[in-house]
Amino acid sequence: MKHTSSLADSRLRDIGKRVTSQRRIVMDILASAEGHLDASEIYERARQANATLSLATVYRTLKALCENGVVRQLHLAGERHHYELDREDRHAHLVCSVCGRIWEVDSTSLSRAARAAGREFGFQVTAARMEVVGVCASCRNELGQEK
Amino acid sequence: MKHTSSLADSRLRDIGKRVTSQRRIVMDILASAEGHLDASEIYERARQANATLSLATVYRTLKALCENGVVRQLHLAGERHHYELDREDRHAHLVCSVCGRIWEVDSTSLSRAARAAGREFGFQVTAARMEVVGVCASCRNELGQEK
DNA sequence: GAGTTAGTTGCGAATGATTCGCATGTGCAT
DNA sequence: ATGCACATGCGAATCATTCGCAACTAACTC
Repeated sequence: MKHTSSLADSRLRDIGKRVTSQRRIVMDILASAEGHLDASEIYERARQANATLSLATVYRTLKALCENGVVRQLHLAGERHHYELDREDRHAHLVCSVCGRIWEVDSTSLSRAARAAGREFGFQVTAARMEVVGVCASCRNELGQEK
Repeated sequence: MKHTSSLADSRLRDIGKRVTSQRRIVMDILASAEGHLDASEIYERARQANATLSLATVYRTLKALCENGVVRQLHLAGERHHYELDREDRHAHLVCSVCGRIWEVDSTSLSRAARAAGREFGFQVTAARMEVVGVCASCRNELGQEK
């Protein structure tokens, strides 16, 4: 069971971290997830690859990756943080306040707005996130039927 | 020391909540703060008006106000939630990743982007927030001097 | 390839924000 | 004025996240 470890390995070396199986596992999980995951989701998946990997290691790995810009920590609605690989594309999150599902949206207008807002305030923008909360189409249908 | 309680009172009655001095205090604090506050900031200010008001009451009040759309809970960077009166204007937050200060920015483009993104996904948008992270002008100056 | 060592891990305990349980207190409808 | 459902205060409980420390191991040196 070989990993796509060359990617993870070089990223780790780039940021001056040792390559460990635990870190590879966490990075592979983030790389193969389409969206963002929270720490316990990452932990559960990681346990499938290594039954003794600890939650603390998940947190420590995420922290190290965040500090080095490899991973981004998201502050969406809810109690827990979410994490995603920093793919350098700026996108927005659409959060349905009924079912809680989250969509990712590429947003060129977000990027533009971010830069404009930053310039106006003498801000050197390094990241931008937009969270749009509302009711998704399917929930609106269900709500409509109830009435 | 009269409060501007008529506003708070009617808001509370509107959402079917009893008017208590504790709730008035919390709402007045939110109304007079220009930006957003976290729970402990609200708690500290509230204690100045009522020394026995409890932190649990602050949280319960904020929760009730959030559930009724009077207050908005923000998920900015950092561990704690922030709260602000829902003034129905859509604005963005500029977060300096060096000093941690936060600015609010009126953003008509944000509003436009949110609506557009929502429409594209059949989303009925109820709230939009944008968080722009970067380095503020004064921190950039200081960093520049160090080099 | 074995030795050394600083960086990592696992575990459980600690922390910090937020919530809950319950006995007591108090708006407000009657 | 009276009753009772809703609110509050307090401390205990919960949940995510972090820390302390002893055991482990990646990676540098010979």
